[in-house]
Amino acid sequence: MTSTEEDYIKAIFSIAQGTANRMVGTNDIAREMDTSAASVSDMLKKLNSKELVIYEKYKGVRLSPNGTERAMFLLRKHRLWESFLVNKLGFAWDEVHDIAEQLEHVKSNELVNKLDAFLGYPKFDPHGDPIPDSNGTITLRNQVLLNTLEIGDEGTLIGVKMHNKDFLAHLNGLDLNIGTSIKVTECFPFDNSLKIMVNGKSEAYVTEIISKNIYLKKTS
Amino acid sequence: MTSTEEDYIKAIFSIAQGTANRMVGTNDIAREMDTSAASVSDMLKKLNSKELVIYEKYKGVRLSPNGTERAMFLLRKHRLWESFLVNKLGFAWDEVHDIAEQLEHVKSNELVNKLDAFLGYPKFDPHGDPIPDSNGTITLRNQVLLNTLEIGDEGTLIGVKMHNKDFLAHLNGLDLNIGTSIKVTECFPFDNSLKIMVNGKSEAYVTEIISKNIYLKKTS
DNA sequence: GTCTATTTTTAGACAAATCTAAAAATTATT
DNA sequence: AATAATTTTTAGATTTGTCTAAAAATAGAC
Ligand SMILES: [Mn+2]
Ligand SMILES: [Mn+2]
Ligand SMILES: [Mn+2]
Ligand SMILES: [Mn+2]
Repeated sequence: MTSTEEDYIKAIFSIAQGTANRMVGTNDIAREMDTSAASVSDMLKKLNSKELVIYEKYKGVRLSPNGTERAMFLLRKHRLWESFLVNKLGFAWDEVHDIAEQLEHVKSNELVNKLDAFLGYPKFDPHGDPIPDSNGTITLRNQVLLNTLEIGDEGTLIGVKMHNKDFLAHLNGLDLNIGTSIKVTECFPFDNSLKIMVNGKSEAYVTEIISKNIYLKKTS
Repeated sequence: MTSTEEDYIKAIFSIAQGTANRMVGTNDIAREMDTSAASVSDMLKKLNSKELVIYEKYKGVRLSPNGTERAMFLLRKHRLWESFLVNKLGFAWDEVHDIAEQLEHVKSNELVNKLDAFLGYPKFDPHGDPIPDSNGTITLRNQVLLNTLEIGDEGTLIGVKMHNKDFLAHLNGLDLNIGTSIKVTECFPFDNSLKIMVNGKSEAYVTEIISKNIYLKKTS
């Protein structure tokens, strides 16, 4: 598999996560990969012939078992590298995605497993996403979105749903990071914004777009 | 610069090291890169137009100042990654070249500098090759090839000239590694082989091809 | 110096990934 | 059901790096 094919497989997997039947459309992939629908059509034909996807013209595409396995392995690599960049090299969580996007394509199973061991077999990456182990299995957690909490509810920030740089940098500014404790102190139904207590110390206001993209582990 | 262009620049730099006027021939590059002379000709035209090399048809090619700078930066990245693989992940020195060959192409200056800091700003890689610092300057050492020593001379192994996997693995088998102390106890002029004392403990015989590719720092 | 051998370049083709523009199929609207 | 809007595919080019085969230039032998 080329790097490009790998990125397509990842995109299909990622988009499929949000659908019922795992079926993905050409335009969705084009949008996600920032390329033309024509290029996607070409690639889908190729991935189909390699049996990495099940693809029928005009109907849509989904990953084959083989393709899914590859996707999990790529997520494993991507997330292990992100963990390395943050935990060992001192990058911030909003700086690592593009670099991991390159590192994930380095070919060496030995490298992945040694990196995993070096990091102490982490189960979650710096954004709270689960890291598949060497068998491709992932650990699930009970997590709820911040916008589903009610006044008085408390929790610990354990992940984010949106991964874009601006969002993550904005959370930095609000002192909202993995491990931060959050208590909802007020709800404003008008615009669905919240007032929260951060780490029991400072107050902050978060808009709906924010609260819809923060995962918490409820503590009360 | 694409990864391919980068590898050409590295190859030209590497071959030029062994020449008087830094001038490199098309066939030498083709051999080093395991590709055809025709492909090399094409690429030289391209690198010339980008002013990374000075190239005259039929005459040969050499790196421009700009190209040399790029080559040093690539060596820096390659050698830092090799150091990481050996010192942090526990790879053996004969296992890291192909992986570093991929890692060196990851684009991020911040990554290189953070990796450098994480490793403690090493001056030499696992094969004893100097690592250019962030300014591109390298540390030189007094080193001599093992085959230039005479009976009774002693030294510490600080590097290798040949980098191929089989050679390095062979040295592993002889217990010859970076830091190993070596004393020449006998010379056989017939085939220029040597008998040596390794770490003051065990004896070993090394052929000329070996002794011509081991760098020592003389201790007496 | 001429002839030969070697090196190097060009010519022409190919595979991978991309693009734009146009055609075809599907879906939505009336 | 016919028409309009959207999605998706094809057609045809382009870029990058590669190849083989043939031509041109250089270097070596006599
Ligand atoms: Mn990627
Ligand atoms: Mn992540
Ligand atoms: Mn390389
Ligand atoms: Mn090295």
